[in-house]
Amino acid sequence: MSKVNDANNLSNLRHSLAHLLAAAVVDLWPDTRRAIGPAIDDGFYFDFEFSEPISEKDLPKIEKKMRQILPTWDEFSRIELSATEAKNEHKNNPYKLELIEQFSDGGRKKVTVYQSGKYRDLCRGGHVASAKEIDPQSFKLHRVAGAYWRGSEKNPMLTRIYGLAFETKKDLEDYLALLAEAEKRDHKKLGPKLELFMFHPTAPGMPYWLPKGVTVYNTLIKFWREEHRARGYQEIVSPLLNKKNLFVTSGHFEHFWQDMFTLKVEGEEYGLKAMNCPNAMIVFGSKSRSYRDLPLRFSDTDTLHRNELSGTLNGLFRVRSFRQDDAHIFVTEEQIGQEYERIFEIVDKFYSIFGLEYSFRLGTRPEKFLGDEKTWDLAETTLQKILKAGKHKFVIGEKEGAFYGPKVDILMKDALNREWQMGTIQLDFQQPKRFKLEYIDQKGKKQTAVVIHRVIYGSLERFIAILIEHFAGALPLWLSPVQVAVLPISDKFNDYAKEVVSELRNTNYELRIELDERNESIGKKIREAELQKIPYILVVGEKEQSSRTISVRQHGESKQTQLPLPELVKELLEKIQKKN
RNA sequence: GCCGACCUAGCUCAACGGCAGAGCAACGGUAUCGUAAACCGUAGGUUGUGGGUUCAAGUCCCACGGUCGGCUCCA
Repeated sequence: MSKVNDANNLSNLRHSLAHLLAAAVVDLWPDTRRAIGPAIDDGFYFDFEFSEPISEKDLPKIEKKMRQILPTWDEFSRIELSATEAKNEHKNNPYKLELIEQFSDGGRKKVTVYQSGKYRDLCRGGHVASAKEIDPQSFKLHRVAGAYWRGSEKNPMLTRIYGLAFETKKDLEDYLALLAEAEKRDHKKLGPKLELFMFHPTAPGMPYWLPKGVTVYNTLIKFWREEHRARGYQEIVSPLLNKKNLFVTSGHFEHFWQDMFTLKVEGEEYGLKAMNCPNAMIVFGSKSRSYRDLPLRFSDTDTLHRNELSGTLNGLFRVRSFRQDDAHIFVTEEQIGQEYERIFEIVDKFYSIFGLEYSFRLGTRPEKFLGDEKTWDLAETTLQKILKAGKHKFVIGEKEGAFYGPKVDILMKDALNREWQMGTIQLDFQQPKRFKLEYIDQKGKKQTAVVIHRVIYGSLERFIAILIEHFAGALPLWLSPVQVAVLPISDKFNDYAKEVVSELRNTNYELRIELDERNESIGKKIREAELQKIPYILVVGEKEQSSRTISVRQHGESKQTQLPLPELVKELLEKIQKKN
């Protein structure tokens, strides 16, 4: 059987279970209104409007009812109804009425309902041939959540019940084990444990970076600076507070002001920096620019604050204060394609170093946008052409563009397989017009510049979160906050250990070393160094002191090798150089 | 913000509505040790905050805060 069919089978199974869930819910709470219930990645869900609130405590009861109903079901029979007949069946259900109206094309076409046992529901199909195929132990209800009808916050919030479902009981158990495993990689747990960062209730969503975390943070920025300086980027630093009128000019006032931290000083309204672009525009416009200056690449990593809704905060994935590895590139229209290629090359370099998997998404014109549709269409086709010419695979994210222009997003997955937007490369014809950003062309005429907004990491915060989960906290040597731990076997060898440390420091390279001089057993020191995920553990005692060597143990390996210090130093420096 | 869950010592967790406890970490001491936890002792708490019910609240109820899983939004 082909993979596609397997996937369809699983999806049919999940969709069938969604019907079963609805049947159980209606049986237990007859006046519940049903909305929709599709199959998803790891199971299914169904949205309901309950007359009384339910909670996760009710799930076992519903699950039990599902298992009671299941044996009474066999095939899912398809029945065609006219729109009027279907509407009659769902008189008191505004959600179904809306769907019938839509599916019947305003009453012109018939709709289908599917019946299994005593339960029937409006549905376009996609079920198992017989409910007898369903293993009653292969599914599990696991969560209750609110979800807006048709995904719009203007609509009422329904109650969504999520279920996990697989072909067999074993597949379900394996998946649950996978979730438990993912929990161990969770950066929200590992970060504070490894003393990288922490949060405090006085600053929700705003991380405190601890010394070790700052090392990782700065190492990433250092690498970023080197790579960008070499490619002609020039770094700027700009104010964190600007008067409201800056954001009125940029268009952010209209689209973003309610998400910004704002304050009033001497009767004047200020906004705390939530994005870098307006100030980059100001710097570009601060003197007259020639076509010879383009592409002009300004980079910056100033701290940004966004007053995100409390319910959206999520560890380092979604924070209220963060830094982007930002740059604004001012180009002529002809230079757009070439500059995008240069950016894709950077993306490739950065992401391949970490061995991270990513995908591209082209975000098109959103509902709220600046400028005219013609310019937007031009920008969107330009991006499509560039992506296709560079043979970059991408999906289209309808209406996912920035309000000032379409964008190419880099997406990555966390330990729980949730997708996050990381880097983004945005094409902007609007802000240059609003800021009147011009350059003088070959003929001495004024032309409006085009701006490319781009980040590679995305935000340092989110990127570090992904790294922690990707490496389960054991960061590659070049990024590790502590690269080498030196552990004397007893305090008789502290002096030799200090000698080793000072020789390592003498390598003319900034090795990050920790000496553990505590009066603890060597077993305990090793255990703690392993838990801190330090890549290199050096043990020194009688043997090493007399032979002027060290014993090396690498993180996660119990194997040890005894060798002279210079050999180790060579290995370390090579690895760091290669960013292994 | 909305729906749901959770919050006990620095960490991981216990405690039927009836005297707030253990292990690890910290601190003091003993042991000077060979690759993932030596031993003995000391200290550590307004049970997230504020109300309420009760003879009695960590436990029940309400509000607020924070966190997590979703929805919407977003780097």
